Amino acid sequence: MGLLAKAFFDRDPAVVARELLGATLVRQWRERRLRGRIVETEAYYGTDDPASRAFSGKVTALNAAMWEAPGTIMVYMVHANWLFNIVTQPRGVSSAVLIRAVEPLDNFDLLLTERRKRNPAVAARRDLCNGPGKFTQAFAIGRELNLQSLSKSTGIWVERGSAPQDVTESHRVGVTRDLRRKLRYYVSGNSFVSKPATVTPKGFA
DNA sequence: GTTCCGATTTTCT
DNA sequence: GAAAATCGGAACA
Repeated sequence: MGLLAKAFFDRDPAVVARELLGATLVRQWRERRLRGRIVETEAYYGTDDPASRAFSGKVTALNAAMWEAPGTIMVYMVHANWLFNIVTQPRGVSSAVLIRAVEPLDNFDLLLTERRKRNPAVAARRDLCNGPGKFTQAFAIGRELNLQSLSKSTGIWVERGSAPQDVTESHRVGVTRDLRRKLRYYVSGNSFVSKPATVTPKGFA
């Protein structure tokens, strides 16, 4: 119920990123159903966005998903971490939304177990999914989901949730060259966000 | 083959 | 806060 359909993602990535806040990400995995409230996202455009994997305009095995149909999953590795993105806009247009953090809603024991495979020191609930790589660890998301689409059959999808009271915009985190426009969105005051403070970019395009 | 890099995480001071 | 650790893919030779 309340499953976000293809049409939801067939829009500008900034709009999708903003409206994804408060939605519930659901992962069906080994007889368990993991849920997280999306609290932090970033929008990425295509060839005109220097922070985008599609910036070169060249299609490679790594970025091909970005031109796929809206609702397609794009997973790729940065600094030894898998990052989870949802493709936006029509097929043929490259853009996507990165899920940067979710607030765990249940199955905390399982999320903790998955996180501890990489970092045995993790203990606090707020450290389970407060970063794009931490979230994929906890939710057992890997490359096998790349080029799949959001749906119950692939074991990962998004359901409508409760819209946040207030949203903060900031520059995207960690990118070498950002756009002037602020394309990171997070739920104001939420303690499961990766970096509550405003982050200044290394450089502008 | 080798080198270099990054939309990060972790650990150390 | 700063620095090290991490690894798959691209680019070069």
